[in-house]
Amino acid sequence: MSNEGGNAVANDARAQEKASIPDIVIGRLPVYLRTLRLLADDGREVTSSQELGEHLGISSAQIRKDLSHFGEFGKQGTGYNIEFLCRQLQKILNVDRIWPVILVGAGSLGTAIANYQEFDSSGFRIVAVLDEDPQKIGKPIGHGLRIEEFANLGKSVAGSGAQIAVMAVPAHAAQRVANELVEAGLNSILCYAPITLSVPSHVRVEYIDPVVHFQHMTYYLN
Amino acid sequence: MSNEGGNAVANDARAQEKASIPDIVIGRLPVYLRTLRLLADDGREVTSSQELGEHLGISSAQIRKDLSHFGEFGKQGTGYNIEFLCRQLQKILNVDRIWPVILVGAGSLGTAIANYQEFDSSGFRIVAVLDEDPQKIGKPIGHGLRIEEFANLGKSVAGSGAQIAVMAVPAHAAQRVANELVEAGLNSILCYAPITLSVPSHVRVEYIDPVVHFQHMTYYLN
DNA sequence: TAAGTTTAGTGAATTATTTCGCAACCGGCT
DNA sequence: AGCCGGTTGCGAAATAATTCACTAAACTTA
Repeated sequence: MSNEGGNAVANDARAQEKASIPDIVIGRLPVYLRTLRLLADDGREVTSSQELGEHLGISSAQIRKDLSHFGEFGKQGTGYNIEFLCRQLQKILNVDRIWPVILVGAGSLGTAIANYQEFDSSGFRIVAVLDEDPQKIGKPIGHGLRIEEFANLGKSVAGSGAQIAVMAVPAHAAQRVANELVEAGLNSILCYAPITLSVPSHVRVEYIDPVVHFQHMTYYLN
Repeated sequence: MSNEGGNAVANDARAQEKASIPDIVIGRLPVYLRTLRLLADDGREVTSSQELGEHLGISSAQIRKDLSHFGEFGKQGTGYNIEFLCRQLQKILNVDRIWPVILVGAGSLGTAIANYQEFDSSGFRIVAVLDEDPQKIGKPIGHGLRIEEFANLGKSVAGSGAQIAVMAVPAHAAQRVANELVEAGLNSILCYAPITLSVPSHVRVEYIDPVVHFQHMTYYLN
């Protein structure tokens, strides 16, 4: 396929500053990738922006426009080679490697996260689980891990090279924990606590709060 | 406080069709509410759009504009009475009541969700936990619940009047489960499975997928 | 009371995002 | 070879969201 090796247009596009590509576009790429992988698992080899759009409930134009920020991945008349586009999206998102992740909080949510199967195949591996409760230290969790004391954070970060943490801690502990994570050199935090964290501007935080989703839904209910 | 009883402007605004208020605005209201409740817990009585914006990392103008879709809740020179604004947001979001929620999936994620403390104080109560695994039926879960067979779905929905479900099931089961939820009359689904569901247009689905957040983050990393 | 400070609400301007519409192109078919 | 249906990539247009900037109002202080 002629475009698999890239071309001048694609390289120009890729050379753009990251900051110039809207964050909202980046946020959709993982969903595209996820959907493409399901199609691939289904044995499909090729798809189109139209088919993808129907799956996702968005317009085909949006998908084409989003992808066009990064290069030319499709073929007129044919569409997109699924495996190829997956690989390209993985490269763009930097998940053509495995990222070590540190999990803080070994309560029932932390345990669920430690057990979650999808991380490995998506570019992430939980390399340490930390908790402040002395009762929990040493207990096995997830796939071959043991709960470590939170005070080990520095060593865990240094040993693994992790940049990413997941926080599954109670709201009242979240800001304190976040401060320590930043202190330890982490720059990306996925926070399950229902609180907006205050962090330096070089640290990126994303939030998961089911209540926010529920309350968004109930607005439309009676 | 003069604006607590509402006024002509506020009523006009409230009379607008829901569809006319941007969904993105609705999506921020739960975060405002969450933040206001933290301030209230802190003993604070009054805040300003500027203070809220600093907490949340957004502009004060955006907060004022968002709120202005629904009425006039503040006082010039003073700001917003926190308790009052909380109540108003709860009314707007329809969480000035308790919504029954059906949880499907009693694996480790389902268990974590069933144990989650924040729902009660936010307007939600898990009223049934369903699973397809016969081994799990009858086991206690969450606060005083027992796992029921998924085939009970119809009865659970009818008995509770639930409109909302949370899906904590494996990806391969998700579409099938979603079909049943829709069939049973539910119209709002919070889906933790990493898949985009296909549902009729009267059903609203929101997604929680940590991988999407991780991959969004890694775009900005090296 | 009067001046100074703070803040909400909002129309207008700006910026961002999505959609439209079409030229160029691909592959299959006759 | 030439035509046809299908599809991308993309500039331009349309729409949506955010920010600006200002008025009016409420509180504070002297």
